[in-house]
Amino acid sequence: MKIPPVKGTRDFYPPDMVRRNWIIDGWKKVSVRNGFEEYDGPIFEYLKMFQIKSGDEIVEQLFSFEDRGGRDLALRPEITPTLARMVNQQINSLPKPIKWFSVPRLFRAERPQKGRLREFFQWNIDIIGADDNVLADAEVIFTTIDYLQEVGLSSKDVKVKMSSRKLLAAVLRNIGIPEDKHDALYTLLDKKAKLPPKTFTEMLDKQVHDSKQANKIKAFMELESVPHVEKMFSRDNEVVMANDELAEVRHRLDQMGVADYCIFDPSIVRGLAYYTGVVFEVHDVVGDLRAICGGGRFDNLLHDFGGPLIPATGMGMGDCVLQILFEQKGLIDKNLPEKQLDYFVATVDKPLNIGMADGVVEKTEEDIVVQLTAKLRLAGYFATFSYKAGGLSKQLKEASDRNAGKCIIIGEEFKNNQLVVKDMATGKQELVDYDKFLSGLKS
RNA sequence: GUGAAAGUAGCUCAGUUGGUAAGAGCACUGGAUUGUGGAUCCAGGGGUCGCGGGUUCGAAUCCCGUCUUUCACCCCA
Repeated sequence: MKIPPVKGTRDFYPPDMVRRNWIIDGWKKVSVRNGFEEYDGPIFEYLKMFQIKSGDEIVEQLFSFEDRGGRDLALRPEITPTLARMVNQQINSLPKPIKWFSVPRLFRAERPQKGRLREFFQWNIDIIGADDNVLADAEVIFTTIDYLQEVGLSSKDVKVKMSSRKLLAAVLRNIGIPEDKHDALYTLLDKKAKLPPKTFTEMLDKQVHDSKQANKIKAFMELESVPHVEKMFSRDNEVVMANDELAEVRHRLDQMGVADYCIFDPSIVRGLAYYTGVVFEVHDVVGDLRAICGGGRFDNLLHDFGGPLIPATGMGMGDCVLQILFEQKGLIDKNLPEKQLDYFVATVDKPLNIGMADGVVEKTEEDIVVQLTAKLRLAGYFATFSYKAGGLSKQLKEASDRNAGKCIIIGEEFKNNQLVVKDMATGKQELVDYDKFLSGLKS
């Protein structure tokens, strides 16, 4: 019986694995050089844990099961709750700020579509308990950009679109929208970029009946820079303060030299209610893909998980959309590390009797090949030989296919204790004394 | 959960109105080449045409169901 792979999962054959590792290694390298330490948690947790942050409707979107002791468990759809739990458990002994990163394998029981699968990897970086919120937000965004730059995505390819939940809330309050309508509005405003302008206007009018108010919201959503906000709402202290904060983050990013990646975009809202300050997403400039990553400030998170009120900010980037973008830009194959075989040990495949004249010791060429390959490996080289029966011609072809640097040929010369060492790039070959070759390996 | 399109070899695909159409290229294996690689030529293996049912003398082809994939919606942590 043939069993197909499960919907929304991926098989990683060796070439796919090379790509996956390239992405993940890049995430890790950039995290470390930006001062983040790696952590991880279990791949399943209590179902309850995922409901705290995201509510009951989330249960439908995740893989859950009951263990034999009747516990309701779920495969993790995100790692932030685990982070909150782990940090809360040791909150008093951890030096602040806590700068941690992780590359968890996550699971969501959604219907797969472009850039969304049921199993994927997501890079997470978080800064918890920093005294300077503005600097922490800037550092999270900088680290994100550092990675994008590292893999060859310039500010012409991708943009970090930033806004602020605090600012948006203050603006809505200033316009006179009652607090209980904010969450529903966030959901709509978050969709602005996706909807045709006419549809957006219609939907906005449905939620905000006063056309003056609706027009003000629309005017705010159209603003292209932070100074414009100040002009429009200069008398509202809350708006001004939230706006200043966003401007300070921009100023820091400017100092860090990555301002050309960043633009103010009031239509960046983020779906969930738990963001409390700066929010951002990275989008490709062409704009036909969903967000490459999303992040922002969530100062209530640890408190919601039974810990103290302590500021936090972070970012999550999945591997699915990223990989599509890399393919569009042709970035992966260009950057993959070349697989390099140091030595391929070949034989002429003739029986070769070596040893004392009286024939007490007898070795075949194959014995020499296996012994020499093992010696090379023990000395730290990437060495191999052929399993196939075939002439030298076949073996050289195999060495060439495997991108070998050098090929060692065991043949008649071995009777004089000599190897043929062939440089595969130049095609030149030389006779080398076996013992000298071996002693040369150790230096 | 809703809607649309698609499924033929490991991959990309062709297959005429339903009538010897089970096919090509790439990949893989072997040979030309018994001591010299990337090329070329030749040959070979590999498919219940996603699966099940129906219509028909006859189905890869038409109908129904189902599974899977892709895309969009819902949602997006």
